[in-house]
Amino acid sequence: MVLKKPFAPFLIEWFEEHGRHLPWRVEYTSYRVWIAELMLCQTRVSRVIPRYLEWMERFPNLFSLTRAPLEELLFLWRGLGYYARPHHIHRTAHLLVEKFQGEFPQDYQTLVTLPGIGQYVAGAILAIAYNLPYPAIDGNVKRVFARLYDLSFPLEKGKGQKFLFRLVSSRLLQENARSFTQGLMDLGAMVCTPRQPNCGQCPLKQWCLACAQGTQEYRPVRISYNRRETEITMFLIHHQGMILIRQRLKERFLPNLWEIPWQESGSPETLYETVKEFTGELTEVQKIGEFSHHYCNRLATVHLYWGNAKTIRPTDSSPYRWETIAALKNRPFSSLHEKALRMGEHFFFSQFDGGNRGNMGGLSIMENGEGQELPQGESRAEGIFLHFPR
DNA sequence: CACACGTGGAA
DNA sequence: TTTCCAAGTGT
Repeated sequence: MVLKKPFAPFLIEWFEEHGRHLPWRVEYTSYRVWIAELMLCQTRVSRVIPRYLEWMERFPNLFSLTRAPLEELLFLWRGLGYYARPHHIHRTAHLLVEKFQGEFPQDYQTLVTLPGIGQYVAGAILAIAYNLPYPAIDGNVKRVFARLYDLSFPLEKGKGQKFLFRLVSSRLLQENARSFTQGLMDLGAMVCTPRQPNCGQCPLKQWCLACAQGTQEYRPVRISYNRRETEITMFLIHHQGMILIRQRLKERFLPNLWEIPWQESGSPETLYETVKEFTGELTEVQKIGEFSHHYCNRLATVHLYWGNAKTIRPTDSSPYRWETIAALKNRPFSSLHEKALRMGEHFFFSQFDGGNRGNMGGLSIMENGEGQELPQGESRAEGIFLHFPR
């Protein structure tokens, strides 16, 4: 059997010439690598880039994070999904400052004890930030190795995972783990892509068993996944330019994010039962729209209702708030709820000018709402159209 | 170990 | 349209 020379030097050379220029590759500090890796968990590079730049502007270092309230991290995280991540960042930031002299430990075992840092991120921090020879196995690395060695078993489960970890470890050099690791990722992202890999351009072609066998498209072996469908009912309850919102607890799903009242597969009536202590009778209850939203492995059909509250009750010492529509923009919502809010906002403003909000800037146009024209043929004796915040 | 956790873009 | 998925982690 012919032993091939190590491919690592060729990968590194390829990376240093063809690798992507990314914001987190400008300077390799542990802080910058850490934030990038957390943002990149299950999230595309193209989506992360602008959010990463924003983040670095607002939180340039560890100490800026520990001074900020969690809610501000959540706000910068809007729409990115997997909202446990900003929680983990916040907790880890405090742990680092309080117990680790404000710097990351440079050993794997300690790193993985920190919130949000698992096997992959720990490896990435060691390899990319500190240039130490540890494997960082993400989806790209998995795919590249599955093809290089034509691995015909799944790499997600424990056994395959362990095998892959040893395999990657055995191919690491002591030198330049940073370029080796990022080279694997860029190769996976740019050449050894999930579909139609560009093997003609691959610097590792002569090492690749799958390419030799023609099995690239079947590597790595994929695990099937199925999607459930679900119905969601949401309620936008309005009173004088304000909407009833509430903050979620620190739970598994959308922890600490704000939302409008909603529930799975309920009616507006049952939903109203849960919030009636904060609002009196509703008028003009109507369905104002429907949209679909997929999250995790679920496809949700969302039914959005609107109701005008004749009177409201205090929300003291509860997670509920009455908030002006303009001020909603300052709170962190998930995309699921942002969609509903956009639809509700559109409905609300379309009552005045057919949907063209122009440059009203929130509610300013309504300071003198009594003079507004009302749509023809509708009874608007009470409800939103005759009462506005001053 | 299996499953939950978000989202929006690509084919 | 539907399916798949993208620099995984926590429980």
